[in-house]
Amino acid sequence: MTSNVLKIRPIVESVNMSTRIYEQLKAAILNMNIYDPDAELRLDERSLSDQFGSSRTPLREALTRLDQDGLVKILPRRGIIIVRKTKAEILEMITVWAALESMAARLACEAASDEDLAELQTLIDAYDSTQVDQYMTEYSDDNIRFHSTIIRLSDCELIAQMTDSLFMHVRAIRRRTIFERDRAQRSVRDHSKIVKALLKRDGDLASKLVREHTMKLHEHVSRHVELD
Amino acid sequence: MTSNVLKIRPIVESVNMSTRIYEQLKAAILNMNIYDPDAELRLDERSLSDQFGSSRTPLREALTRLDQDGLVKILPRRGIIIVRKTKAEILEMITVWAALESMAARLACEAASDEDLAELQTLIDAYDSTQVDQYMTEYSDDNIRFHSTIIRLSDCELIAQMTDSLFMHVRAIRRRTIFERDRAQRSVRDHSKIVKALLKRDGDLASKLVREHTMKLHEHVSRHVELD
DNA sequence: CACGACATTCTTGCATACACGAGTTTGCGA
DNA sequence: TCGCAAACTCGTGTATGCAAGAATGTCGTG
Repeated sequence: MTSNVLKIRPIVESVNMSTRIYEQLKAAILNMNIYDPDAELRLDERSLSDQFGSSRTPLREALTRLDQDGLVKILPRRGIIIVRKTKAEILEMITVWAALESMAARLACEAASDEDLAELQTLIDAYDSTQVDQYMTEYSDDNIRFHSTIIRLSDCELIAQMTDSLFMHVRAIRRRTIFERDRAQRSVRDHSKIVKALLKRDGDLASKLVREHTMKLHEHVSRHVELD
Repeated sequence: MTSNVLKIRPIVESVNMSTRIYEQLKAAILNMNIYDPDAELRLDERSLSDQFGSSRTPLREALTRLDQDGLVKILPRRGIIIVRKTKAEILEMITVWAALESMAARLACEAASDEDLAELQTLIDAYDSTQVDQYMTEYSDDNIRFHSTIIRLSDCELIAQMTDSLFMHVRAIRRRTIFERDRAQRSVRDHSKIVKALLKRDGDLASKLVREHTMKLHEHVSRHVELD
């Protein structure tokens, strides 16, 4: 993934108190198991602002942003609660994901260089489909990296942003499901086929394979995951 | 589009001052021609809150939300500006749109009833591809309705939400481009083929046609629209 | 004993005041 | 006259106070 252009990432000083609170709260919510039946989903402005050592104003700004992210819901005059996604919502997110990553694969066929695609290959070379079970933790990471690499290679910033925000909501589920036996094995085989299609520059095939691959997750969640 | 379930829409009184300001501001920004070189893109908190007859607090909340929508950009300690989308960003939006509506068409093949699809047919029956130019204003509306109907028939709320927010950003461009002669004629022909594929329940074909149809807009904007 | 109305309390929504940083202007020195 | 620095101004960021609405608890009545 060498590049001949100088990619400078803007320095996001994040000096803003409200921005820092936003990031902290977001991380905190994402790290918490919100599907635990005993989880406390109610947020109290006053006590939170005390904990952050700030006033309520920047905290409320952070909450407004979290509300738009869909992580919390502000009920006027009633309070703020962390939202649990329903199974139907998760399924819709996976569907949208499939649509986006499938398009990303198509674009990557045009935009990615052979070296880029070779990088993709290295992410699956380490795993043999018959032995992947022994390296689940590593594979789980490389699996995520595989998909985010495809999206990066599509060179479409918007797809990257949108899938990021979807990933945020789905990742709790994803973590759970990947650990089930032959899903990992089939995943490796799927990935291998996808890379081949990309190398052949067959956009139709690559996009089809990616979509079907993601929709397997949809199918799996639909059948085996209980949330509500 | 009759339904046998009682669909109750939650009452969103929107009594909140900040919500009302948000909606007003959003509408105002969308109705303004932000690509006019002389357009004033800077927003002043104080004068805006005066105009709304409120204090700065709810106004700032509205601005935070608009910032997350991507309609304005809050530069810390520097001010708030209405964002102009670059051509590259518009193109990415159209690409994402293509991905989403293409998936919607695929889903609609499964989810939509024959009556639903007949409704879709009525939206294009009124237009003959050779005479559509004479009814451009009506067609422009029905064109939009055609696409939003496909998305509705997919029965995927998230796709609907996401395309709505994309549409918000793209509509200024879309309005411009649809009025060019044979784009409308070809549009009618494309739509007709799409409905046929949907009726045949051919998801692969329908999604392909929808994607290609939308990517024609991409191609068109890419070639003929100048923004920056 | 149960149900309903009223009061109290708690939490959010909005307003206002103050603090701080960036931009601008003015004054001084070279 | 030009350049740099300091002070000032303007506008955003944060804190805090007050008001209003919702939830809860209590008291009275049937």
